[in-house]
Amino acid sequence: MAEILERAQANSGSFYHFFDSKEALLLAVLDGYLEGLEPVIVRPAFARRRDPIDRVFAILQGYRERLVETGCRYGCPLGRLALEIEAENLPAHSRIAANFTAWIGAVRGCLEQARDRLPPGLDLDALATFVLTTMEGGVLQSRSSRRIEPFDQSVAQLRNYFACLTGEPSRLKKRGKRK
Amino acid sequence: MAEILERAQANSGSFYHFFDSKEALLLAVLDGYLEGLEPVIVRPAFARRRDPIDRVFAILQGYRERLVETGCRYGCPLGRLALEIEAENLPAHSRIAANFTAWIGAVRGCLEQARDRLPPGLDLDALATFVLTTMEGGVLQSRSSRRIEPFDQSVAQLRNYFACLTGEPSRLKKRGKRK
DNA sequence: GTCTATATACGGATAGAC
DNA sequence: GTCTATCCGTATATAGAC
Repeated sequence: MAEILERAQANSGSFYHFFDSKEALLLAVLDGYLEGLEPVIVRPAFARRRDPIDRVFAILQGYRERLVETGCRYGCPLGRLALEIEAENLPAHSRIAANFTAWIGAVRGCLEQARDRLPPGLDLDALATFVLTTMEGGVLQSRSSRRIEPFDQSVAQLRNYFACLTGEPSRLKKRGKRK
Repeated sequence: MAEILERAQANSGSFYHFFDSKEALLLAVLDGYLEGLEPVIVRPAFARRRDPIDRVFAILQGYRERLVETGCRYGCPLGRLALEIEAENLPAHSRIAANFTAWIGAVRGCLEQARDRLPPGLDLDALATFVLTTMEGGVLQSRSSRRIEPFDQSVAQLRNYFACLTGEPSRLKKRGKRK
């Protein structure tokens, strides 16, 4: 709170004119993240690549850049809150879950576009969820070790999985070369 | 702190006889987790399965049980701390990273035993890291949504990846059937 | 709508007797 | 080693003038 008021150059009296409580601000922030998903996360990534599977990895690349820019101090705010907020706080958790659902939905859209290159029975929801899992788990590990390797290794394995699924000649080298 | 003192039936004076600060306790706890890794996480899982790859998934199964037991309120304490503790707290983060390294080492040991079933050039460290990524990312999502599905879907995709790697007939059904 | 001032409570930590 | 008592800073929130 102190930092927010400082950055806003406002006093606590002003803050409580607009928000009922600190809790209420948190919920508003979580709603804001949902609005920001498309313009901040998805659109810039999609602008870089046209191929739907490449777009999935372009989203992950965005998080990689956040890690690199911050010397691996970055932690996805939604991931942080998912683990930090007490489990009993349902309003917050349901908004976090809504953000994840939307994120997964964007990835799932890509996978549907690439459906003909993927095995017919594959569960696209599960695969899209797995992409988010890879991002969150990779960021978490890179943050704790201050090294980009855990994130890169995780994404490389996911990439290799996609290669297996699409029947590409999979890249099984010790160090997967960048395209 | 209040909860710790309450549970220990001790007073703050007693606490500060044994620990210099709340910080010092955190570091001791993180060292304790490292000691607990083998007896609490690894050994029970290995006792269930003999096949090295099955053992990897038995470890993940252990986390699944924690989720189910708590109605998906569980959050891996190390994962929570990795994202919650300020990045500047290096003593804490280096201990968290040490825990992750040891966890990955246990999985890596299994992968080495299964080396002949895996593609020759495969980076076993990267794959072991990816297993941890899957666990952490899956737990994180299941906690936020209070549903086991994100965890199960992630593990199912990882299982499918292993099937691809070992050349098993991969299970690409919408709902991967339980063994 | 924003300001100053302040209530209230809690957190981490300490003092010193026993 | 443990107890009671307490300090001190900070955090969230409120009151009421302007």
